[in-house]
Amino acid sequence: MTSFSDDNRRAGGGWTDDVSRNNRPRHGLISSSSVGSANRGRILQALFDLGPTSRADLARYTGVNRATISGIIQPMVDQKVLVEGDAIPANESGGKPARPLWFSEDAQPICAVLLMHDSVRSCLVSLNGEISAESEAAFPAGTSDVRVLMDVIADCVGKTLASAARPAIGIGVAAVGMIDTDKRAIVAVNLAPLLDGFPLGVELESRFGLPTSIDHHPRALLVGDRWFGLGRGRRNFAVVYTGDVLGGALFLDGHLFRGPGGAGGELGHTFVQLGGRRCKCGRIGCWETIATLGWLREEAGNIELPGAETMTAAQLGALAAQDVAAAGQLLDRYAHNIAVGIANLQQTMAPNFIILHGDVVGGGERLVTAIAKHLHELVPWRPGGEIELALGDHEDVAALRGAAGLVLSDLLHFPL
Amino acid sequence: MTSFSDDNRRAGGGWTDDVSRNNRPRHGLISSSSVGSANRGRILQALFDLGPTSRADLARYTGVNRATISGIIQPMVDQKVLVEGDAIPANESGGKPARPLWFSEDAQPICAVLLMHDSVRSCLVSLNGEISAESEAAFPAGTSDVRVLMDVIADCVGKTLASAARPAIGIGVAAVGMIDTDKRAIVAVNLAPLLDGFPLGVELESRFGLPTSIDHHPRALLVGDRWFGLGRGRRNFAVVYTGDVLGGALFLDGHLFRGPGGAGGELGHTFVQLGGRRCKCGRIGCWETIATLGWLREEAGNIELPGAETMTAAQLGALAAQDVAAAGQLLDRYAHNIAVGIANLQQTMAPNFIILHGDVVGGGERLVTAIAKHLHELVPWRPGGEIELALGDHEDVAALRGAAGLVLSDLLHFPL
DNA sequence: AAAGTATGTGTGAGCCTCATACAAACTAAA
DNA sequence: TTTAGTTTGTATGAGGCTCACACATACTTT
Repeated sequence: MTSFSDDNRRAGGGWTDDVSRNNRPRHGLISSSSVGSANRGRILQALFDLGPTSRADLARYTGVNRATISGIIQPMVDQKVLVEGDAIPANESGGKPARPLWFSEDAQPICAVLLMHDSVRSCLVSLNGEISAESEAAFPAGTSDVRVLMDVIADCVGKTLASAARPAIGIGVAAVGMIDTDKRAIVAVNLAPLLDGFPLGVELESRFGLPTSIDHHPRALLVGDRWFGLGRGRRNFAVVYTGDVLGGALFLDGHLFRGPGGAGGELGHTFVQLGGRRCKCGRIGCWETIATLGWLREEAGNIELPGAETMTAAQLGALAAQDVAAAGQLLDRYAHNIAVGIANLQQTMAPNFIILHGDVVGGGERLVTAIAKHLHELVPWRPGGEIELALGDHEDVAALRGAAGLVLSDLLHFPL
Repeated sequence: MTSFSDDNRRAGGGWTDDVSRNNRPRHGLISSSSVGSANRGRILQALFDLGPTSRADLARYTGVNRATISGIIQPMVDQKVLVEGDAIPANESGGKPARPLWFSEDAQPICAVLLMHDSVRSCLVSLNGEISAESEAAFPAGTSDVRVLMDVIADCVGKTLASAARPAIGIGVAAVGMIDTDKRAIVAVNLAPLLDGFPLGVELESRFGLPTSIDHHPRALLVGDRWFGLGRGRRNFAVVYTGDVLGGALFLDGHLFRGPGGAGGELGHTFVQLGGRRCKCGRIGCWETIATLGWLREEAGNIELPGAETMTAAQLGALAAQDVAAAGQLLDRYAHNIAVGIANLQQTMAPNFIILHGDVVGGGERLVTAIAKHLHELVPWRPGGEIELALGDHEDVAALRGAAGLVLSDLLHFPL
């Protein structure tokens, strides 16, 4: 029943496979010394969530003594990671003005990498979420050697890193396909089988000597939204990505949910329509069959809309805005199909806040409103269970910030 | 964006509504003093998960120094919470024999309460999961005063507590309906609207002077399985309860998942069949419409099975065992319908291990096997993603142990 | 009988947070 | 202008916890 088996020790040892990436056993206790780094991480996360904040406010927010905050913050100020901003005058009740703390302009940036099946992009992301030193490269066609691809990636990353004024904190990779976050390897990429099983994270780490984090695209989007976007400061929310495929990720009770083997959040292949269409995965009635571009284009063709075979939510929205009745109806059906899966997600996990990414973003407020309307009809009301929808950032920015967020999460996410 | 609003403090204070039940702010840091009680809790949970275990093994399992374990354990032995068992002789490699630790027979029991819409049951649960001092009472019909019901409940609990050799650690309540675990109140009970909004937890706590925990039935089942049943020691699993209604609960990454407002795990009303049957909740195609006794009995009637209107999985299984072909087919369809929802759950959260409770248990191994077969067809294969199904304990035992588990969870579940 | 191995218990060091006191900076009222 | 009140941020000693190390104990093997 327990997850370890006998070895040379007496009553069952061999917990070696039961440790997380930081080489400490799960079930581990809290060591006095680890309290320090954990609290450092928590304070930095609080600061991130709140924006520029004084020591006193941080102390209140985190529920600790002001002196403790000072003790933790001061070394970071000395190391020029944080800087004190201009004093904020006291309000009418008087008192010494507060000095807000924020990340220094000179703080080290993060190197973000977006790995697609046929190309790679990289850039620097500042702790304010600003993007610079972008670089991009396409994979050569017809290669049969992974090392060629790896060289292309390393070249791209190298260019970006060379532009950094200060050495980067680490490298974060958002990748298409299936990712093993623990081994930091690619499990499988449908359109680029050459990369299957390639330990990209380890490879980058050894080439550049920087801590490297890697996760798949939807989860990176979520992490980006948590650190730099609309999910900032939240304890629960979800990300849904639609496009050619449908993916999702979950932030639950203040933690990124990965699930065993990183299998959590595979929303595209949940059933919503037994006896429905056949999915690319071979099964029938997956959500992905009714809420992705494939469905939209097929339906647009059926009603003979112009440009059906390259239809997007943006174009459909434009047609609908021109009072093409059929377009408006299709947009509403698309919205309904998307809402169905979100409703299931809400019933299961109650994230209460869902950030939409991908094609949907092109549909703008009209599409979101339509989805929200259907969603409110589909989800039974619960006390305190108001549901909000929002649109994410522009696609590439979100993904790159997400890759950067992976580094922050690994760095600060309480090593308990 | 952040969850607190301005008050008299300077840059936004008012985190008072943003604290969990133990009156510490979320986002809180770890205080040196809380490390002690947190580690105490973790060690006890490890001991629970492992069964009788020596100090040295606990030290290895939790990854800390043996001296630390001794320091934590010794006071508990002195207080007679734990006892040393007989020495386990060393194996061939020699060494001093280990003295396994376990909870003392004299350790305080937990008072478990199962609240149904028309009656209440209570009992004592030992730390070994043994049940004793059972008591039961029905609510009088036609009452319009909640206090009458409360008196019946208090009477029942009082009888159980009076039979305890040592004072109970606390009271755990598993209740039907919707529960607010933070306020420890009943939100709504369909069949007993008199109880709506009643702060049962607070009331019991003040009447008996014991810490009281309360949660709804499926989550209690899960907690019971985590402490005393098949979920023991696991970091991820789910519970699915089927009967007249369909409910579920989730244990994710080592934590019970409640979701905002306790709304997580409402699996019965996820959509699996757009355009399907109308559900009691008013919507169409809920999982509950095809995987509960209502569906089973209707279908059994359609094919004119004997005893259709009171059909259960147990009876259907018996008929199928007698080679009634139609019964075997219906059983398989029932299994398929149950598997569909589990497949969605697996896709979303990847618990990888699902414990079935309720009517399904009566269907025995044949039904589980059928469900498992469909499940493996419905869930795409993933590396390391083997899925297991299991049957829970007999219904009442599971619920009462679950109620007891709630107390343990609240007591030991790291106050971080 | 000696060497090897494993368990469990002292002891001092190191780290961390906490309570308390205090200086600094500002408001508001006398 | 003076005085009291309020808030920020720092210094200091106390207390709690884990850790590494040493040591006594108990058992196996050679």
